[in-house]
Amino acid sequence: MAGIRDVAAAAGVSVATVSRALNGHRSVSPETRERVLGAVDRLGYRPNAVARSLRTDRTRTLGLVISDVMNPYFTELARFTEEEARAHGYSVIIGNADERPELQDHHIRTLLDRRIDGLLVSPADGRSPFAPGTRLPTPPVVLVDRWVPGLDVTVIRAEGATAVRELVAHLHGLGHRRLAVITGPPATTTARERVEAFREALAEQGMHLPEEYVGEGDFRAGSGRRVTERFLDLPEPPEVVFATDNLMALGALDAIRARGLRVPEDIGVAAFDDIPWFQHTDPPLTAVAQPVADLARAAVGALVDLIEGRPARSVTLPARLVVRRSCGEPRAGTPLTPRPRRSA
Amino acid sequence: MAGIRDVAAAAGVSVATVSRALNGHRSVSPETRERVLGAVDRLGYRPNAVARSLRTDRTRTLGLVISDVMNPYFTELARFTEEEARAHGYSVIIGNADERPELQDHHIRTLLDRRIDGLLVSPADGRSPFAPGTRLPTPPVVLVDRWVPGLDVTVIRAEGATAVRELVAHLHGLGHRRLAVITGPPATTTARERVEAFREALAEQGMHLPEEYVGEGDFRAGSGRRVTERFLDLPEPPEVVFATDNLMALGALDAIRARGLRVPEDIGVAAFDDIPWFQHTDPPLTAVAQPVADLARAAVGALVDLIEGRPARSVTLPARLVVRRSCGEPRAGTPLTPRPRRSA
DNA sequence: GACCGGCATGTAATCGATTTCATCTGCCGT
DNA sequence: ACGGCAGATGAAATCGATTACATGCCGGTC
Repeated sequence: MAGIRDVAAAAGVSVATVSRALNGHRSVSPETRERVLGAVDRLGYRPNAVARSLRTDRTRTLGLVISDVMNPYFTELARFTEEEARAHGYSVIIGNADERPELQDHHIRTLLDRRIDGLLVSPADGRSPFAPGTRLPTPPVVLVDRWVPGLDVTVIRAEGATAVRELVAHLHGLGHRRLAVITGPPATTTARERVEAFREALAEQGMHLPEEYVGEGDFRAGSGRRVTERFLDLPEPPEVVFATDNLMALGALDAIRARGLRVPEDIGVAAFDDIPWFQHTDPPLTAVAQPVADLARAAVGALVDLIEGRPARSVTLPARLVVRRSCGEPRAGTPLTPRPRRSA
Repeated sequence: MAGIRDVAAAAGVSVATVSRALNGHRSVSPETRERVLGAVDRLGYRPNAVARSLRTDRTRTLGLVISDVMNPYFTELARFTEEEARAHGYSVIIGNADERPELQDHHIRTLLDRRIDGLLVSPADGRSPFAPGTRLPTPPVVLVDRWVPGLDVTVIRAEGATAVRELVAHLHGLGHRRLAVITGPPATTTARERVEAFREALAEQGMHLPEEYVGEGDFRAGSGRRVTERFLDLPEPPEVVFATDNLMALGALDAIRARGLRVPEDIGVAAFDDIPWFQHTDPPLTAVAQPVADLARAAVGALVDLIEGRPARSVTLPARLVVRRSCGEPRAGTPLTPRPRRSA
C-alpha cells in the first residue's frame, strides 16, 4: 500500500522527482534516479494505475467485444488479441456479447465508462455498436470479422467468398448436386457474405439453391440441429449441408447422428471456420479456415496505430479451404489446395 | 465528454448534489433529483469510472486468472464467472496464463495495479500466486479448480477422486486390466489428485499401475500425443489411456489415429473434464464432468462475500462420470451413474 | 422566543498520480 | 562581472469523481 509519497520520503526527494524517475524523464540526475529506484523496490512500490489513468487520460487498455466466447473461433481471436496487445504494452478487457445485442451494448457502455483507449468489436448484429445514445467520447474503434455496412470504421476481416467458391467446386467435383446451407443471423455481414458466395458459386457450377435448402440459424449449435432436422424431413433431403459457422456444424452432426445416418455416406457436412476439434470429429470435418492469428495481429496493430495518432487502413485477409472427409472421400487427383498464405 | 460539473451547471445545482442524486442518497429532494436526472440524460452523462474508483477505492471489477483460455473447460469457467459477476454488479478482467507461471505473475501484477476488488485464480503451478515480492495490498482471493497446498485461502473446486474411482470400476467392468494415465504438471493439485485417485482405485480393484504406464504431460494436446506414442511403443501397450485433461485426450486420439489404430477396439481413451465436443469426437469420449457453472457461481459468490466483508468457506462440488463409447461398449446392465447432483 | 434537530444543499478536501511553472545552481560567453 | 541558459528539483494545480463538514432554513418543543 506504499504510495508515491512514501517513496519520495524514503528517497528524500519530492513526489515530482519520483514520478519523473519512474517515467524515464531525461532531466533526473543518475544518482537521484538510482536512489528513487532503490526506494521503489525496497518498498515494493507499484504505481496506482487508477490514479495514473485519471491524470493522463490513458488506461493502456483495449476493449474487445466478441459475439460468443464459447465459439472456439472467437476464443482463439481473443487469445491472440491479448497476446498482440500485450506486446504493444496494452491489456485487454473482453466482453462476451453471447450473440445478444443488448448484452453487447452493456459491455460497450461499461468499457467506455472505464475509459479504455481503444475498442475492438465483432458486432452481434447489423446496428452501429454505438446506437444507444452514446455521447461518450468514443475512442478509436476497429471492427473485426464482422462489420456494419454504413459505418465508416476500420475493418479487419477475412475474405470468405473465394474459399466458399472453392468449397462448392470441391463438392461439385465429388458429385454432389443438392447442397443446402445453414445461414447465420441475416444482420451479420459474415452470414450474408457466406450465403451469397455460396449461392453464386452454385450458379457458377450450374446448380441452384432452392428456398427449402436455406435454413436460418443463429450461430449456435441448437439452431444447426433444428435446421438440419428440417432438411432431413424434406421429401428430397440435401446431399451436403454447409453450416456457415462451426457450432452450427456441430448441431448438424448431432441431428444427423440422432437419425442414425452416417456422414459422409448418407449426407455430407461442411463448415465455415475451421478449429482444431474438427480434426477429431466423426468424421473429420471439411471446413473453411480463417487466419485467426493474423486477423488478431492486424486488428490490434490498426487499433494501436489509431490510438497513437497514426492512420489505419482496413485489411482483408484470405481464408482457405481445408478438405477432410466429411463430404466424401476426395478422389485421387483432386487438388488439396494448400495454397501459400498471402497477406493483403 | 460531459463531466459532472456540466451536469451540475445544467441542473443549476452543485456537483455534490449531482453525485448524491446519482448515488441514491436519501437527502436529495425529489424535485432536484428529477432535475439532475433530466440534465444527466439530456447531456448523455456517464460517470467516469476511473475517477470514481480513485476516490472510492473500489473498481467493481474482479480479476480472473486462468491457466489456458483455449481449454474449453476454462473458457466455460470464464464465461460463467463473468455471467455471475455481472449479476452481482461486477465486471471481470480475464488473464490467460497459458500454463506459464511467469505469465500468470504478469497478469496478477497487472490486475493488482488496476486495483481490482477481488481475484479468482486457478494457479498454473504450485507456488503461491503472490510469490514475486508482492507487497501490494492483496485484495480478497479465491482459488478455483486448482489450489496451492500451504496457502490458507478459500478454495472452490470439484472432487474428482470419486468419479475417477467410478471410471476405473467401469473400465474394470469392461474387462480392461492394463490402464495407463497421462498426468498433468506435478505442481498442479488437480493433476496430483487425479493420478492419486486413479492409482488408489486401481489398487482397490486389485490392479496396479506400473511406472511405464504413467506419463507426464502439461495439459496441452501436444504432450498428450507424445506420451501416448510412448505408451504405444511399449512391448505391451495399455488397453486404455486415461488423460487427466481434455486437451491431452485429444492428443492421445491424434497419436492413436496416426498409428492407424482404432478406438476403442485397439485401445480405449478416457478423459478428465467433459466438454461438448466430446460427444462428437470419433468415437464419443467417456469422461469425468465437472459442474463448471456451479463452480463459477460458488467462486464468484465466495469472492463477493469476502469483498463485502462477509466470511466465505471453501466448497467442494462432486464431479460425475459420463460414459460414452471410447472405452468399449458398456455391457447391458452396467449402471450409467447419472446420480442426482448434490451441492456441498 | 430561544433552541434543537433534521433536511437540503453547498464548499472544499481528498484519492494518487502527472505535469506546469517556478526556483536554484552552475557554467559559459562576452 | 554579469546576463542568460540549461539542468535538476520542488510546490502546487490538475484529472473527475465522492464525501466530511459547514450552512441555512423550517418546524416543533418547552
